Amino acid sequence: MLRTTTCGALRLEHLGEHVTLCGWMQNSRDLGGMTFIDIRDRYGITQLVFNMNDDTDLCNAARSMGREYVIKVTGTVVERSNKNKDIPTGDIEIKVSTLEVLNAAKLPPFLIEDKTDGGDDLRMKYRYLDLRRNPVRNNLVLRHKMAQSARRYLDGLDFIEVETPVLMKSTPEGARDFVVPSRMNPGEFYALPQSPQTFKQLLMVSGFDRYFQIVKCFRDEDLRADRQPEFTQIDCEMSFVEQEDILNIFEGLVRTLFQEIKGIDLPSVPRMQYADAMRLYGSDKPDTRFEMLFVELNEVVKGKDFAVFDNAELVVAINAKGCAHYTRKQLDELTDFIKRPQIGATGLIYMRHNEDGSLKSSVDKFYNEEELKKWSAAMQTEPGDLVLVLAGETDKVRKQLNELRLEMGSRLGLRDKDKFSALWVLDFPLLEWDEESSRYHAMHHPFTSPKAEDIALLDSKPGAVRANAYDMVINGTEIGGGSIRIHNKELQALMFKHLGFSNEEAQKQFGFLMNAFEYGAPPHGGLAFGFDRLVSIFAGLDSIRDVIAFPKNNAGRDVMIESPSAIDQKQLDELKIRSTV
RNA sequence: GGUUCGGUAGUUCAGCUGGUUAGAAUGCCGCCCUGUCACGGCGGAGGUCGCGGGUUCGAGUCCCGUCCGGACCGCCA
Repeated sequence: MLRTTTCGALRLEHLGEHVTLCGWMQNSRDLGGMTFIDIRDRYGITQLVFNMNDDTDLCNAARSMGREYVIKVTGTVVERSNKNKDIPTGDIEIKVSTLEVLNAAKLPPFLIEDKTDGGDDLRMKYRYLDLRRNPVRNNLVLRHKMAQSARRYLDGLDFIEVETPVLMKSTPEGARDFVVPSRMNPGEFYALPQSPQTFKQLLMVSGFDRYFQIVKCFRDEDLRADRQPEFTQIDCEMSFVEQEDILNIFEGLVRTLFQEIKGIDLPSVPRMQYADAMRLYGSDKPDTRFEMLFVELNEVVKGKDFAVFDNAELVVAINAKGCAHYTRKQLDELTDFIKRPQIGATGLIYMRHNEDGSLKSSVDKFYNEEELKKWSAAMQTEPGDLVLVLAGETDKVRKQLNELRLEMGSRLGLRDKDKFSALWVLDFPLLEWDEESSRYHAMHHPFTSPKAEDIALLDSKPGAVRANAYDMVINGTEIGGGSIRIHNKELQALMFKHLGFSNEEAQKQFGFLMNAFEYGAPPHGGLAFGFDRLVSIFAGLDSIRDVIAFPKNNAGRDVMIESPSAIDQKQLDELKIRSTV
């Protein structure tokens, strides 16, 4: 070892010890007769002191070093005359006797400090420098601790971590696959897994009973702050269980993580039907840190000759508590917000419940005080409240009001990053109509089992069939989801039929799974957590990039290593691939 | 595929209705300074205003195109 101790370890109790430290030069303060240098490693910062009177050459050598030089120093631990209460090593310093520059460094393009001056772009290009900074490194430490805690919890419950292939088979359902050409099988391709879904079900057939894996998954879709082309799941599957068992065990996982990592005693996770989530929040991943529930007003407002409401399939509103004082300008801002093309509402109607008890709406022409009292009663307003109303097609207007509710939650400071509210959303629809291909496709995935009592509806009302599927939502982010699977060949074949697969297609794509189910498949189910999102929520961050060591940008590019990149013609030839670009 | 915001010194930004030599902070370099820790003081260097075209007597500023980055919609079982 080049060092005897780290830069974060020394305290007053080590006074007089002869130590050797290695690290990066953080900063220097040259006072003329003496020079102070802060040396940094991942464990902390220690102050070095050099004095002209003691050793002029050594002091000059120290003064000549630049930021981020990698150095090795030997010296004695001494007590500071002026202590620094802000850092753990602030009571001591090292009186240096020898100084060795292990490696000089170019001046970094941004400051390696907690509050850096670097922009996102530059920090991504020099990610290895950004990772030297405490806030970024701490995110990865947090990630490590959460992964270890999850492993301990699952291992303690007899889950077995099994690695599944990264080179697998392309399947038509779901997201676009990343594809890998096979040199040994010209014209054929592997696909990178969107999740280890089929393999974990095969492991259940194999009798593994309780499986988990912290595993990379790949989806070739457009990216967002919370979506990377490669991301990590805590992937789990269990045999001989019912939905209730899975909910309990993985609620336990999340509560254990909160307890061990953040010292937070998360209450038992409430449950909500998908249909209720849509009706009360307009979202299948409601942010339950705050109330502001939807109230449907069709009964209250229709039939008063106001065409916007009379012609609407749904009139729905939220009560923004204490916002009656909003100015015309603020209301216009909200109107502009919901009219943005991304949200697409046509207009916003409001009613103020003034402090003096009077009611004033933007549609007084159609609704007198008497009628507005009915609004007030339905919305349970109090003096000072503001009711915001949207009208339109049910699905669209719910989605729009969801955006408005979240915006109001943010404006009112109700979305505190240090507050955590988890929720199970249950009984998702089995199928979802896809306009593009004019057919139903599986909302979760094609192996999700329908609720037994709904199977009869498969032929008559496919869209109404509910699935044994569940999502866990924390603070309005979907952090995990799963289902009880189909373990019976006939039911699986029926599903494929409803998804528009011919027998041949189903056999070709999923034959391996359907065949396996003929050899004694146990009833099974599972779920997967989005690990990056979970870590980012624990870290209080909006973007998962900050909890990934080497993330990609929103065009899927790694601006540090400059990938993806063109490959040699020779490589293409070997793979029998011709580019059309 | 679409919407939107941004690109000016190493870095983070300001730069108004177009107008003389493009500023600030920080970093960097030099000198001074023996208890600093956001050290301090004095001085200095540092710019293809992303790129291309256009309008104009005149463009960092206005228009068009393009490249790069951020956020979002579509998409993401």
